[in-house]
Amino acid sequence: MTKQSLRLDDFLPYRLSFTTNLVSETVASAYEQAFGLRIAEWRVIAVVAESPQGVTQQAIGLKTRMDKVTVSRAAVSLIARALLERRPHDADQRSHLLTLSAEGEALYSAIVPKALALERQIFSRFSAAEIARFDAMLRQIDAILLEDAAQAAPS
Amino acid sequence: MTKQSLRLDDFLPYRLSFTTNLVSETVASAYEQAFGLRIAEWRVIAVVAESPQGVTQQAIGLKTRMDKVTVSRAAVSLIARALLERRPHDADQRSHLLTLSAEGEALYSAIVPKALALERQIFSRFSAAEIARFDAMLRQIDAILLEDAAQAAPS
DNA sequence: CTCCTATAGTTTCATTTGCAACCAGCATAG
DNA sequence: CTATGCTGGTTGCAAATGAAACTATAGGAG
Repeated sequence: MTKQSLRLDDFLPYRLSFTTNLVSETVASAYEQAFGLRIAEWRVIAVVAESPQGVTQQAIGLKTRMDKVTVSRAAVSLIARALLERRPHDADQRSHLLTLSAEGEALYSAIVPKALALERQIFSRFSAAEIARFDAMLRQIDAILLEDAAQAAPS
Repeated sequence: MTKQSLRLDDFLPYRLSFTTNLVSETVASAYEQAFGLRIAEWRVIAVVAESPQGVTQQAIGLKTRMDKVTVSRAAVSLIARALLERRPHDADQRSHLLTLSAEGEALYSAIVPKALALERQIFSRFSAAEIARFDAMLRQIDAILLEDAAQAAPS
């Protein structure tokens, strides 16, 4: 049997993690500096902004795969800063619907162009087609892993 | 001015982070279960394995961008498990050279095929060419971000 | 030599994270 | 209606993380 070799550098899960850490550091520090937001907070804002009629925390957690504790804490902090509002959820008193306040909307509008600019900068060397291909691969990897997980725990 | 929109789902830094988390969870739990290793420990082993003549912790940190505290703790734990050995570094008494012990080598040989199998599984749907392209893009992103960082702090 | 500054690695401590227990409110079975 | 188990969200706690202080050695400059 031939000795198998593995350069950490060429090991894709490592490469992925390495690059993502770099990207995340960049993005996190940009949001932090410019808007005083952590990544989790920014994500909550983004998801809420996409659902003007309101979302529950549970839905946010499901969509982003963030821990419900993380979502809860982000929500608390955003509500304290009056960026987010909680409306009662008629159908279920345990839960609330989160919506952006006027300030929240304003902040969101201010972030979006910066976020898009940052994205463009990071991916500046690639064509739209390359980016689309990259994105598609990420989604397929998700699909593979989520399928496997579903099979592993067939509920 | 047209209202800019941003679906979190289509925001690449988010996609990247999402997928990487999924991959990292999978990989981390595989290593943990099969070998009782954390990611940082596995990385240290992998880097040391690539340098049979020994590496310093500093070099490991530089290469993997792991915090020196993380590297230190991983090293301590691996030495305690007799997977790693420290040899004096003749040129510099502050520092040591880390090498794999016989057990460390054995463990490494056991991990490599599993790691490669896991990698193949995660990327099963892609051709070699697609994977190469993906890897190349990750490296280019690194290059962009590391250049920017270097410019920002021209030391 | 003897300072002085810089670096390798460890330790300390404060912060962040996430699991698990918990506290409602819901929903179904009897 | 009421017992029983389930789910949304919060709280408590224990583990992981990383910045900053610290220790020991290096490597000049005078």
